[in-house]
Amino acid sequence: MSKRPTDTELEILRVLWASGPSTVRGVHDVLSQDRNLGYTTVLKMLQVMHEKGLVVRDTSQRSHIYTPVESEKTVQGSLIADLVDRAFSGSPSRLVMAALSERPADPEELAAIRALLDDLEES
Amino acid sequence: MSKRPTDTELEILRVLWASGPSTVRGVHDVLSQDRNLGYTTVLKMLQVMHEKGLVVRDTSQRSHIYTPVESEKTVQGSLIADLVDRAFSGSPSRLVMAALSERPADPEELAAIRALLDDLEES
DNA sequence: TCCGATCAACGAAAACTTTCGTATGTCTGT
DNA sequence: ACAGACATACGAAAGTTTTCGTTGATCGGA
Repeated sequence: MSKRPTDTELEILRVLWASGPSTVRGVHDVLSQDRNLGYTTVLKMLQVMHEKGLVVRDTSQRSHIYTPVESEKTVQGSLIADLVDRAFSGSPSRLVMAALSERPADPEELAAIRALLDDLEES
Repeated sequence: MSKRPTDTELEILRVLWASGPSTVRGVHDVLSQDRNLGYTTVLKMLQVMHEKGLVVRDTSQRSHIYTPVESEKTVQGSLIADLVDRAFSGSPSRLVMAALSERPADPEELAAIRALLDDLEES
């Protein structure tokens, strides 16, 4: 099935999720704020991602418009599932506990997590 | 600094964590149960991992013995930190919530998570 | 002591990822 | 209509990861 996106692919997907469907230039503008990256590099990446089926594109205009195929939540879910498989023996709760120990979350976040736990226990 | 281990490197680390310090043959035996992998492939991987500083080795015997440099917990922590950065805008709690929603944990696990939350809130 | 099994080392091929230069076509304003 | 700006496509180089064949050394048993 679908492999997980590579590092740069994920970077680009994040721009698309945040900005909505975008042209190569749009993605490049955002990415260039943080790091040096040629325009054609982004173009090539998006072409590759299109071949892989990670994005679809509208070519009716001269500047093509790229849209992610999967939602952010979906990809986050598969990245987690992938990491759980590769590093946590398939146990999501072990990952959760490791993540909680890793960096202290502020009280507000902890409350949100508790609320989610309550939800999960009801069903 | 240190990049995250690649997929195969992580697979090998997991064997070392589970079995303790091992020879190439030991690692290969475990890995071959699940997938096809030549002996010299594992050897080469361990040599590369040694160059990268992921493992140390004892060469006093003919069969060298490899030991991970970092503990499983440490690597799990950096993998999580890495994923949080790359896919969750640096917010661990978002990853936690996504992980909890991903697969239903059984009640026992949920209780363990609650206990951990209690601990975190005390300090 | 000789043979087969086992080992580490090395090099290189294949696959994948990331990067960008160049070619070429199209649009816009003067 | 022309020039400059801007777009896609293509190919290829460089880096990384994964895989394994071959070579030569060493060990252990017949």
